[in-house]
Amino acid sequence: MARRSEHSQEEIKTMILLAAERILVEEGFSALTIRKIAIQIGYTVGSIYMVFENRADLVLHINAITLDHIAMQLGEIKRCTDASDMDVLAKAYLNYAKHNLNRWRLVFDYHLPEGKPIPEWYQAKIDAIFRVVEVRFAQLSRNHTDAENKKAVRILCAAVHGVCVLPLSNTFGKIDFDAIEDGVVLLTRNFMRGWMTSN
Amino acid sequence: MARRSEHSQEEIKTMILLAAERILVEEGFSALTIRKIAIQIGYTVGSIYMVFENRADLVLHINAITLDHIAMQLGEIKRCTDASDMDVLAKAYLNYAKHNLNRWRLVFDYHLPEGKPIPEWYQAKIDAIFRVVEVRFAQLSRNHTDAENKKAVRILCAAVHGVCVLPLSNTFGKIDFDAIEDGVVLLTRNFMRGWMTSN
DNA sequence: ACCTGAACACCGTTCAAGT
DNA sequence: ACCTGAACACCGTTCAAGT
Repeated sequence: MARRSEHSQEEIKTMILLAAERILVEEGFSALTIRKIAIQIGYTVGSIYMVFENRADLVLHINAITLDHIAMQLGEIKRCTDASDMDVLAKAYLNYAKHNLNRWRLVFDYHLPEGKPIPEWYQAKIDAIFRVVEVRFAQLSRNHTDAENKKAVRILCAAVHGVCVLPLSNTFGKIDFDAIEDGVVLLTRNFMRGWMTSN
Repeated sequence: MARRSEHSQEEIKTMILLAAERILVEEGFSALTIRKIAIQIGYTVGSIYMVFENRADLVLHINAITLDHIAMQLGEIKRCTDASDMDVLAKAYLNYAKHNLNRWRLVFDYHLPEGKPIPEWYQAKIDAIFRVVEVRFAQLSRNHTDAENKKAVRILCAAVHGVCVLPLSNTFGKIDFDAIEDGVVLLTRNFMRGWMTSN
């Protein structure tokens, strides 16, 4: 044993992430242990610490993939020309959450160890999501400054996220996604109507 | 040892909750272990399972107290007569979060074990918070049905919660609560303006 | 240099045994 | 009946030792 060199470090990293995602999706975050991942990729626990700093670092990389997926899904939505464009984006966000529940939750549930700042490359992925929305929001909101629009987008996104996430955090059993979708639309419609008539 | 009977079951329950709250507030949720609580109250681990089913049950009771506090804080706010009444409530909610960060987070971060439904008495505490908002929202929104208002309140609350919670989940270091307060007000103002001009 | 696997310092939870 | 504390089945993480 030792010095197997069957896979490069980069290959092992990919194998770990793939195994981790499978466990997360199928068995939930509480089942996502270092030992389980190690067994699944045919290595021992120590080898995971060769390519990831620790569990928090691994989770960060899983979440990074999730953020990329969300940005992509939103980017693929085709535009409308009226205020309902924001509904469509919000519904797409909810749709991602619905079909990738464990992955989506982990992005917000897992807090980094205190004191560790978010890496720049990770923050960039978060910003990329906001930017998709910003571009389309700016088309609809022409009597506001860029700074105002940017601020409004952050708040609208956070608000939509809240409507998606709050019903999940305390309700168990079946989740009524149709009701949440109605909520998301009600929120975006009223916010946009309020926003358009301001100034 | 054994059969000390120095405290009643009810007293032990209270001691556990007080110790748990102290640890949660001062050291964070990750420090909240059964062993640490046991040492703090001068009993052994087993005794905690005399009065709580398990750790999840204990957390549920801590969160119940938090929900009561939130409902109380919102209930004490004096009313305005115009749409800014919703700003005031939202700011009070954020203010609670700001001064009770670990406690507030635990309510939403900790998910019950799969399959366990929320107890009725706990759901009642959640509903009590919504009801405070509903009563005041109904005063402002007279050209909508009760059902419509109730729905709008749930969504507005979830949205406000989202604006409070999203900046915390991925930013580390100092949290800019003033910026969040601006966001909360921007949200409620625009939502209310949109809502008042609908129908 | 790569990888192992035993060891360390923890967890939550249970339950036979003591008073 | 109340309470103990050892035991069980786990964790994440480290690191001397092997090839």
